[in-house]
This record gives sequence, structure tokens and C-alpha cells, in this order.
Amino acid sequence: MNALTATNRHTEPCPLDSTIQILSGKWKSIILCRLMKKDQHFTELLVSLTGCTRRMLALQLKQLLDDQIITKTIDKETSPITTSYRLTPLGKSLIPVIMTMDDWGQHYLNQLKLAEK
Amino acid sequence: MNALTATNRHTEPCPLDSTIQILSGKWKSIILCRLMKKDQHFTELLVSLTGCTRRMLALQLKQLLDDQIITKTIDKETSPITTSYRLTPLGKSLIPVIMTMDDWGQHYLNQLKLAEK
DNA sequence: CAGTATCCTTGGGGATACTG
DNA sequence: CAGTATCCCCAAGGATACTG
Repeated sequence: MNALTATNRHTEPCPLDSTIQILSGKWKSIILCRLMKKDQHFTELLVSLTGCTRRMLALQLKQLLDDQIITKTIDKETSPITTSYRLTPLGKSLIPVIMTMDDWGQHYLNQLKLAEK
Repeated sequence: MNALTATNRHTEPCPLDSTIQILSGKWKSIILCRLMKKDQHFTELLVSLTGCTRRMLALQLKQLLDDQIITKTIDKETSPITTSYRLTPLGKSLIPVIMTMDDWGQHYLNQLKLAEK
């Protein structure tokens, strides 16, 4: 399932589900946080994502590519080949949404802490 | 995994993951959209969610309860028993986030449509 | 009515090895 | 370097039947 089909998994279309689908995946949130700051090479991401295997990184990147949130560039000059990933305009438009979600998540965690006392 | 553990699934804490976790689940988006409009009875939700089984509805509601996004009330007057679900204050604070995500999802779908022409 | 219990299938994700 | 292929495991989710 991709972001397009997600919208129609119920009888009534729900764009919210596209957004959720795009962000769902164990490493996507962190990858996007990295890319929000600056473009990243494959290996650069790999070493900064502790516990993420090469396979999983490639898989999560592929889904973001398919959903047109990021693009990749192959730097042919270098040998062996290096790749760069960056946000598309669509991906950049996601940034404020991610910030809103992160802020609310922080608020949520604070509220839970307050309540447990 | 719940919303609390989600934040720490990577080496660095990420509140964004709590928000994603809370919303992840096949029927949660629609359930929350219904509850944003008004309180709902179990059966009321069940009939309005085409394709959702009683088991799945109970499961998704339980997760939202555990994450303190909704509460339930048992209406003892009626026989057999009826239950009502409503948003908690925490759940209500999620509404603007959901609206932001839904708006962006709509924008995303529009952009894809434009691009395919 | 509002769930649980049981069984089964599918997909997400980890470990490891191979390749252009 | 940047992947892909293969194998395996577990959690999400569907079908169906039972219960206070």
C-alpha cells in the first residue's frame, strides 16, 4: 500500500490516511528529520541511524521516493558511486506538518508525565 | 508498542513517533474523525465503519483508550448495556493536528493529480 | 449490546550474504 | 558504495464463534 491507496482503504476517502501512510515505517520519521536539516548520503544516514540495517534504510528510502517525498541523485564523479537524498518540494511542504506533530507529541508526553504524579 | 515506547524506539527520543503511533491502525483515523464531530456508541461506530469487524473496532478503541485519547462510559440505564466513547482533553488537543494532517493529505493528493497530467 | 477467544493469513521488519 | 536476494519471525488484522 502506498499513500494513494491509503486514502481509499475505507469506503469514504480520507486524505489523513495518506499523510499517516507516508510517515508510517520504523525509520521514516528520523530520516525525514535528517533531511529537513540537510541533504544526506546513503552511508551518512546509515551510520547516524543506530540499529538500522542497509536493507531497511534502502527500503524506507524507496517508499519515500515512490511517494515523491524525496529524490535521489547519483554522484557519478566519485568512485565508487555515492548517492544523495533530498526533499522534493512536496517533501518540503511536509515540514510544518511534521513540526506540528512533533510539538503535539512533546505536549502529549508532558501531559502523561504530569498525570502520573 | 504504545505511544510512550514509540518515542524511544530509536537511540534518540522522537516525540513525532508518539503521534504517529497513536494514529497508526487501520480504523483509528476514521474513528477519531467520527468522535471529533460527536460522541459515539459502539454499535453506532460499527455500522458506520463499513468493513470493520466488531473485534477490530474493540481493538482500535482499546488502543486509543490505553493512549488516553478517548474514554468510555457505560450507560447502565439501558438494557442491554450501551457504551459511549468520547475524546479526552488530550484527545481534543489532537484535533488541530489531525486537521493539519488532513489538509496536507488533500494538498498532496491534488499535487499528484496535477503532476500526472 | 459489547465485547472475548480462537484460528489463520499477511505484511513489516531483522539477519545475513551476494553484486554492479 | 549502495544496494538486492533470501530466509525467518512476529505483530497487525480478518473470519468466525462464544459470552456476560
